[in-house]
Amino acid sequence: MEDGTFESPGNCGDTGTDQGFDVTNWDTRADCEVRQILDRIADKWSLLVIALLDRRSMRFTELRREIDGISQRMLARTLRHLERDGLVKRTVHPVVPPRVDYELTPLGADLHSTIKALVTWTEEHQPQIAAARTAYDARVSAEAAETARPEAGSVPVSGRGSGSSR
Amino acid sequence: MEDGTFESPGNCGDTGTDQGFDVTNWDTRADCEVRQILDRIADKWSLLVIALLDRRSMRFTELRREIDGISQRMLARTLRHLERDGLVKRTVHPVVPPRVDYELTPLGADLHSTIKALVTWTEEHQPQIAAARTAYDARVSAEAAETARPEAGSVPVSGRGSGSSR
DNA sequence: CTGGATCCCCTTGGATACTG
DNA sequence: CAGTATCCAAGGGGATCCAG
Repeated sequence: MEDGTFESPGNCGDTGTDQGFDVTNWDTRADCEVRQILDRIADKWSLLVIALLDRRSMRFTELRREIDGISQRMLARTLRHLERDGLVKRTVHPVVPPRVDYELTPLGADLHSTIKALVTWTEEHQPQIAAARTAYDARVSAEAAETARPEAGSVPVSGRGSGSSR
Repeated sequence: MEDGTFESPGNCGDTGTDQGFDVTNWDTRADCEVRQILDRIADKWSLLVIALLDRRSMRFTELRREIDGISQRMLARTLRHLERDGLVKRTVHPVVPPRVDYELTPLGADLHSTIKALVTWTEEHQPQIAAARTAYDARVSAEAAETARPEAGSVPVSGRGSGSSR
């Protein structure tokens, strides 16, 4: 078995001085719990599966065809994980050709709606992020060029980008 | 170079039949964009860094001490990624002992607030998820036991374990 | 049809050592 | 102090074969 029970080492109980902060709360203590869900929704396929199942109940092969690119191994794993977390419900029909239906549980649907807020945010701000990346890459290139040519005593203030440049 | 430019292979342009659906929209087409941010906020440390920087501007070592468990390599990588995405702002002070301050950009703060909704959801529903996991594990154990002992022809209707067991 | 088991590659991420 | 570069272990994830 590759997964099974998983451990969450690190900062789970090392809150140290536990204040009543809001951020301090979930960035250290609750992180171990948040991490589970976060890792799940962020893994390569869970999101897709949840999104598809939110539309309608689907069978294994149906999901496999729809997603196109997922291996049956990962689909099975993903579905089992989601099932274990109570996000999807698995129904087996004892017929001659095995038929298994997967559907989102209320919990799963609820999570999906929550996630959509994040997705929406991402879509709305994606241009800004893309722009930031381009700008960053440009700064890095400029810095590299400047490093390569030690002449022209330009103000060596900064690292990746001169603070005055923006 | 381990990172640098990253590729996003797979379902990015294979929308195939692009309907005007809501879900279909972000589960296939926009996924490639969402994936970037999702992978970023879901990676092991970005969330922690964002949360800490949302409280106040911090220095490298300060973050290193605060997070406790992160390697300087990952902290540097995480910060550079966040900087590249325009989520954090890096300020270098050209003083004798090098001093670098990191702070959240408005974009980063905005993302943080969006993420907190998801975190809140997780915290609120964590008990349900934990319960679902326990129930799942119990079902699997029961199934394993039943497989080992082929007697008692219980109705194999649904789920991984006999549906009548609960 | 629905997966589990196996092999294998590649990425993520930790530990360590070395610059500026 | 603030990183970068290198080495290396663990896990994610694809391909394939096989079983129920």
